[in-house]
Amino acid sequence: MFTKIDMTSDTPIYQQLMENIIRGIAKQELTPGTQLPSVRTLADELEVNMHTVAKAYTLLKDKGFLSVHRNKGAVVNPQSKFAADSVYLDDLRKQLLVYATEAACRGVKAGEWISVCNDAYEELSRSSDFM
Amino acid sequence: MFTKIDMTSDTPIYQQLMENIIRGIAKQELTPGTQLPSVRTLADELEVNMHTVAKAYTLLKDKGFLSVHRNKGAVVNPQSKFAADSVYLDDLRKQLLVYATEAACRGVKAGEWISVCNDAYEELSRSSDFM
DNA sequence: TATATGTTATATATGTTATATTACATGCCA
DNA sequence: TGGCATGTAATATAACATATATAACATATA
Repeated sequence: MFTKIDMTSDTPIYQQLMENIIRGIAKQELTPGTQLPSVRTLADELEVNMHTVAKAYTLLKDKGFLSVHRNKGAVVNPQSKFAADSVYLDDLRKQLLVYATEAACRGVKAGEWISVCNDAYEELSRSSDFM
Repeated sequence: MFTKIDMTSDTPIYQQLMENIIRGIAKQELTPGTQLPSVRTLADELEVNMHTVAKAYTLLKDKGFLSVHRNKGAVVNPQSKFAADSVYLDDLRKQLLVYATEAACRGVKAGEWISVCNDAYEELSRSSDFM
């Protein structure tokens, strides 16, 4: 169900897991109402600790992507729960500024920057039915 | 000379320092040949440890931004030393994909994504003589 | 030679990440 | 009701990252 975890990566396991689930939602492989495996089940499947999965679920709940219920597990929220707002967009812009700065510093002009950003966005839809 | 370090930030000091120096180069406040303060001097100025500054300098050296000489300190490289290559651009696109995925997931359409990316790039030039 | 510099090494402290184990609270269902 | 699966919480341990402190070493330059 989920892409594998790269145990050799610098990126923490719980973050990789978050990214995988967000990608699943973006690709509409995980639709609102979809029930995710329990923390114990997914932990067994991925061969990681229960708390590592629980941490990812909790953070995704805080971000609005999931609702977590005792005895029912984690469920994907309707998009209205995590639709982009101005706070998110401001934060996103601030993150991107760090990358834009280094890119400009390395001689990447505005057009090429936009081209790379465009490629990144379009890479989502490749090999999936998203959008 | 350098913007202050936010000691309460989640971002490690050495990373903030790297971002500050890269921003300085991007804004052409730090031009090729510019000599940076010695690790001990800058550490005193910022009230951080010598090794924290040394780590930032070493990583910036590895990225091609600085040359570090015994007895002469750190010097800003000519842009040819850190001009964007395909390896860098591939890595950048991979990083941006993570942000693009979450944005799309939150309902940000291609046009709005590009708009935010554009804003981030343009924010560089504001309040500076860059470009 | 004396000095300033980057570099290396060691030790300590704190926070993060991850695992392991145990226990508790809750809702479901046979 | 009683059992079960679930999320949650607490504690302990280990490894690693971050940051500081101190000291010593190597080297280029005045």
